[in-house]
Amino acid sequence: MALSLSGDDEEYDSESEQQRAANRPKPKVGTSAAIKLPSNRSSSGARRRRTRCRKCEACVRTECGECHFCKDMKKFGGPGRMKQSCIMRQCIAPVLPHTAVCVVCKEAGKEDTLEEEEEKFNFMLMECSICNEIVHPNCLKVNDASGVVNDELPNCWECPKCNHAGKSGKVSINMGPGFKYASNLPGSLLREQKSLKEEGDASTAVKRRPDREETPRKKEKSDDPYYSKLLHHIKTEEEDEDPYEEEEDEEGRVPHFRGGVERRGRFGDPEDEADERDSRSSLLNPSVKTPFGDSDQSLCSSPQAGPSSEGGSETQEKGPRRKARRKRRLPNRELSRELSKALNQEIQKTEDCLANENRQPLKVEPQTENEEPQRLFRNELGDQRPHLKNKEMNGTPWELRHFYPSQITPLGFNRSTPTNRPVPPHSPPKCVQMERHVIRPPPISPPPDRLPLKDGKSHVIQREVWMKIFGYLTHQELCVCMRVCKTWNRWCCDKRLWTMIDLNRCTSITPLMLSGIIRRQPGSLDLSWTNISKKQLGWLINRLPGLRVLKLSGCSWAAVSALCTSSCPLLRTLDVQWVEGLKDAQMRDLLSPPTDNRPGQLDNRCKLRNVEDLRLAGLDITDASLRLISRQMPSLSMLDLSYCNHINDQSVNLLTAAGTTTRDSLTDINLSVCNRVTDHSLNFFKRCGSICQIDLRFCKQVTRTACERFIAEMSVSVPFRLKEDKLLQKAS
DNA sequence: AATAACGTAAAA
DNA sequence: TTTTACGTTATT
Repeated sequence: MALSLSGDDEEYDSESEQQRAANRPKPKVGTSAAIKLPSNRSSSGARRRRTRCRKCEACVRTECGECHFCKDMKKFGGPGRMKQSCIMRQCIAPVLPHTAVCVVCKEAGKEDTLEEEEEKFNFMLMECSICNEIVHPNCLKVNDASGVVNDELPNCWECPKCNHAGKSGKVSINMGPGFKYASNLPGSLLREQKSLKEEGDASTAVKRRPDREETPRKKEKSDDPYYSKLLHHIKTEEEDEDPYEEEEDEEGRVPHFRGGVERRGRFGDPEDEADERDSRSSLLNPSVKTPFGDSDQSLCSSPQAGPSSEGGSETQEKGPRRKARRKRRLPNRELSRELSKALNQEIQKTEDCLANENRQPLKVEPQTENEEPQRLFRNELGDQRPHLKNKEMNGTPWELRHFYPSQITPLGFNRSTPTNRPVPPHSPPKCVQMERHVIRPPPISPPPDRLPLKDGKSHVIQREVWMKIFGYLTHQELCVCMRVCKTWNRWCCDKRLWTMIDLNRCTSITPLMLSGIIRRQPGSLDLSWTNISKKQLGWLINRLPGLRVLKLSGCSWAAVSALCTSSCPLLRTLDVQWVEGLKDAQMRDLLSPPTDNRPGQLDNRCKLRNVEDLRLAGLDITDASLRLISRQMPSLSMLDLSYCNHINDQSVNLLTAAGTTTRDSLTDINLSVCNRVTDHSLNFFKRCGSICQIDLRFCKQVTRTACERFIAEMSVSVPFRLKEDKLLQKAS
């Protein structure tokens, strides 16, 4: 009775597999794993498997049904052999299981029983990323509990023992706690990382020597004596208000956010521009923002959810860790820093180059001696002159070279525990190794409520008050603030401050920028006229579940096609004007439902079905696309077809035909410079129930007389006026 | 090196 | 108990 008849086996479609499942005398080499001690773990216990937090944006998402792992699942018609979670649902902050207990007292986490934030830390379970022991810090009886808390993973630290012993996380190069071995991911990312390895090595190696002279102090820091001095410094001075804190690095390097084109108003009152109304509405009305019921999350500063509060897993609540010295001691920091520095120098060059062209560079003083000056922030408003496109400034596809360096993957640091502290300047492989495993966006624990001061007290002003102040700053200024101290760094990353990120015309989208974007979780993202690659875009979209506005004008179809495979159901505004190579066939790919839906797949609808504002200016699309649009986008309200030379009266007819949803949903249509559109189109618009604006400016075949006639005829029911020549607007 | 498969921990 | 999916090992 047999094992072989067990329900599971019938699912295996190949006989040989059934066979093996039945007899299972084990394949060959040592078998599975989790419970077993890997042979290389000499001194420590088995690591506790982590489990999803159930709260983060990823956890609350539903399976996409489209990814590699979903397709494997039985529920989606697959064989179920891979047993991996949906790519869209990779937990951001995996927690210790409920059953985890303190190795000393054998009890679970007890932080819930405490009021005092400071005390909570001592009673929560902490897992050491080196020895894997799980303890209550309070049970350690070590006076100077100098564990090093890892902010990026709940309940994770380097315990005082390991920390003091100076242990390097050598056992866990591949296995930081809670991190899934991403090697199961089908390829692309890993492949990019490979190129990073190759190219990155070269570039860092090349750059390093000059750097040594230019920034000797920085170099020092990677040497052991300095490092331990720094460590000591941090430990004795309490807390993290050290501008030198390594955490800042990442942000010091994300000045590319042009951000402040406009000055933003304070919270809840952003003076956004008209086309940013989506971000505004989501800010004002967070409950609308996502279908996940995450209103508190969207208000919460951290882009990702905090850790679970269930069981012993509560960690990152309200910075109770002040007592425990915290400092990220992350492996390969120096390396990453080097890499990123090299990277940024390249970028700098590129941008300086461009600066001479048409923009005013705004240099910002370096905040620390090891930082290069911040790069320019560009303040020009985004016009859309294609000639500014500068896709390959230095002839190198950055996105391929550096797709995934360490900075983009802070989790990578955790995934592999801190390794040999003084990283030899010429051993980047470890860095690369780590990166292989990173697949999640960086989790950000809730930031402290007040600014800790050196005397151990807190600044009187609460975070929320600071936030109001930050609300008046431009993105550029925020980037500067982020370099002040760790706490400000956190605060300034609050997604309320970054509802709209504008990288329009940024010539090179670097991994650092991607990482910065993810951390800020913008509702609106402008990547127009950038050289973003398909993989970058896909990666980004998958990690921006709350994205409502996406601007990709002037990008290549190669990049934009990432939208075909990524699902962004919340997207309200899509701008793909002037996208090279975007024609009817591509439009079809963009709008059609996922091609290989399995039986049982629920979502058969258009991936962009919720788009309300679609900008297609300058595309060579014809009626075929419009037919699709009128069928697939029931909420379409604003449609920009300006400069579309193939659009004609028949196209308008299609959009406004009986039975289409666009007929009633359209409020605003732009047909300016569509030379095939004639007076006749105006008749079609009469049947649109909600139409408020029709832009026919510069349409050679549209006459003013016809516009006036339209107004006269409509005046019976809806008063219209001519705002400009051939620009019809509903008189309100 | 990349990907598939697997055993079984953890949760439901 | 069943389901999910982590973290490893096996295979390509």
